Amino acid sequence: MPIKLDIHHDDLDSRARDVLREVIVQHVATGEAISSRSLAKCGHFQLSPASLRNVMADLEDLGYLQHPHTSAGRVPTDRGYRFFIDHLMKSRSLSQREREMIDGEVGHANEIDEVLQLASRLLSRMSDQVGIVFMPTLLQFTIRSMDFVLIAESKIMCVIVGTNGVVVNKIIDTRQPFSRDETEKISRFITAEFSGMTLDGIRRRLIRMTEEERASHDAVMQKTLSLAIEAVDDVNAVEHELYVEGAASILSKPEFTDAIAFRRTFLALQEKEKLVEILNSCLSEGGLQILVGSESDFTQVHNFSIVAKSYGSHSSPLGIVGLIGPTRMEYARMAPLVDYLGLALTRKIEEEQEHRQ
Amino acid sequence: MPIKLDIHHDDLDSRARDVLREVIVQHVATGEAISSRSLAKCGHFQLSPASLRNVMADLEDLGYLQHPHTSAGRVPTDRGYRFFIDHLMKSRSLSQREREMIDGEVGHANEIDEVLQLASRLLSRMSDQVGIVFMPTLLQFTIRSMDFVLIAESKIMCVIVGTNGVVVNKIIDTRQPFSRDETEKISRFITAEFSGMTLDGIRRRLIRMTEEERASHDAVMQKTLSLAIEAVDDVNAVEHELYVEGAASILSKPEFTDAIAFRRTFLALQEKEKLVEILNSCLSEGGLQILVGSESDFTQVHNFSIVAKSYGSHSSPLGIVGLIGPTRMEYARMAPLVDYLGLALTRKIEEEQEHRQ
DNA sequence: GTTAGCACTCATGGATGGAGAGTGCCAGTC
DNA sequence: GACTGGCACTCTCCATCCATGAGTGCTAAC
Repeated sequence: MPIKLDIHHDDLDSRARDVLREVIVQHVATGEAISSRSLAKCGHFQLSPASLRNVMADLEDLGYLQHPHTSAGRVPTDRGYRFFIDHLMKSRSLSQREREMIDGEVGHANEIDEVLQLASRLLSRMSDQVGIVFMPTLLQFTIRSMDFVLIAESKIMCVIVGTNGVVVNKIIDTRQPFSRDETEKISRFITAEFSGMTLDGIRRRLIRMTEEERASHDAVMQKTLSLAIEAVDDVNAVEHELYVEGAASILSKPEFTDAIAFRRTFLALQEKEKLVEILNSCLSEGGLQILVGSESDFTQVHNFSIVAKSYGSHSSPLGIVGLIGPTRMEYARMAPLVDYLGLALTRKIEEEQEHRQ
Repeated sequence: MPIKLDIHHDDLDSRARDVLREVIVQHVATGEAISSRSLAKCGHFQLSPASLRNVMADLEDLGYLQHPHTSAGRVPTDRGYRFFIDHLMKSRSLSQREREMIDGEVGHANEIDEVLQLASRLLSRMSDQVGIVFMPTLLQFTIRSMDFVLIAESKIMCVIVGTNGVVVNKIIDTRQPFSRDETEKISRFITAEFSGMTLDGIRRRLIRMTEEERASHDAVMQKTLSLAIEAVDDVNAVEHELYVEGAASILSKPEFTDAIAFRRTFLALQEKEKLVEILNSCLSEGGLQILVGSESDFTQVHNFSIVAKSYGSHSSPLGIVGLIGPTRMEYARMAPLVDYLGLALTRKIEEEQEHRQ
């Protein structure tokens, strides 16, 4: 086993790297196992199939390639992909058109939910994979205003605007009647009193105030406080927003034409908890991340990869945008795509923030 | 061919009807083609397989049954199902538990979107088919209030409450700045001026008023009117709400384990326009409707049925609730399920209406 | 270090044939 | 005349077999 030591990374000399790269590129393009012959034919190597077989055998020993069966070519392992992504991949930057497409779509929407939904659809369309956009609970965000709109005598919509531009609304079933005058006064009072605080902080302060008021018999104040508490709790009850778009796209991938494989992955996509868990862990990492195959356990069968990037301010990201597709995907194209979309979302949110000064 | 004439319906004597019913029941239960032997074995008939074969041959001549190939049993045709639904089916009424489940779930939600989404999910879960809930454009509904909430200096959320309890909201990008005082005044003015009218009527009147105001230079009024027009237009731009839930459930139906059949139906479900078209035509019919196979053209391959019912007031229904599944479904169970859910939704909406008096 | 050659393995796809299910029809029975 | 047993016929399904071809691993020679 003729292995040269390489200065930069573990145990692959430059020829082995070239072979690994070519195997992955070809396999991603065709979906087939790659034979020594088809490598020889590609022209990048001045070697006979027999020599390439030796190199491939070494790569297999090192765990970068594998053999479906004796008379088949080689296929990259997760480890092979990992090495490719870390050391061999040349990201293909986005075309002007693709950039404009993203900027246009993201700039277009108004409400944050709408932006996120559009983003996930766009991502799915542009990548032909499953697009996901995730935004966890709002607990940590500071608010700018909190308004109450009378829907019916004892039904009120609460509209909360975050300093980051997020707008959420929730309808509350108050058991006591309110008038329009009251809701207007409450809106002004609450907004004046609590803007700039986090929902969590507001909640704590509201509870303290309620206790203090208990002695006094200011009915209006008690009504106000209980309404506000209910609103904050209701909003917090929404743990996260999760948009998963383009599940149908995995139908066209040859690895999932088999009905049961397809069924399994489809159900995994419905199983949001697992997804949320994975995305949450991505969130704490930050930056662009690629999880290959078994590195995430999205399904029992580890033939999926996730490309994800956080958006929102770098120090405290707002959420995650990313895509899920078969391990055999074009990472060199997917990575910049997800990266740019993350940036676009971040920019959009910063703009919103400025708008509200 | 011994066919007795029957007083009630076309050309089926009571024995032929019994056979047709039993074929459908067995076929729905098993998914297999039904042989004369398995009919004889079921015990409802005091006949030999040979005699049943004669009856089945007659039913085939009349187009109620068909033969996949010579040595297979018989399978109902769309026409067979149609006859079954119209004349032979004994609807199995819902259990107490099922009713409570529906009432509980529907009663639980607050906002109309939430109710509709919950309903479609529930329907999908209870039927193990694809649940759909559809609500067309709001143009024709009368409104009760219209409020404007300041989101940012030049961003306003408009909250419209219909007399039927529907609440919609939309964020508007006004190009001019507004203050909180202004939005409160505008809310009061618009609500006072327009409550009880349809969105369509409001729009017309707003335009008339704008023209009248053009001469005068009442800047406040002009601002108010242009904001209101924008709001109405934005809300109307949303043509309909459509909830399709449980697409994965068709995965478990044996007729769609085949990957391409599945792919086709899945894409058809994504193709919302066709669905909207079908549902809109259901809406104009009203009441409980069952479309068998080729009676709707949901996919090119006509092996789907739709069970649908309108909800909302009988004279002017609000939308459609229904399910889509393989033609081979338990109509006797699906029909009452959809029917009851339609009633529950109607009741829910009427309650809301009363609430707002 | 490289390569040609060769034996070996294994998946794939078409052909074959038997088993089983079900029908259609005929002739016989009540 | 309605019903039924019997039988020939058809067609699917499944397992088996075999030829084919792709690709490898190894060895020996360059």
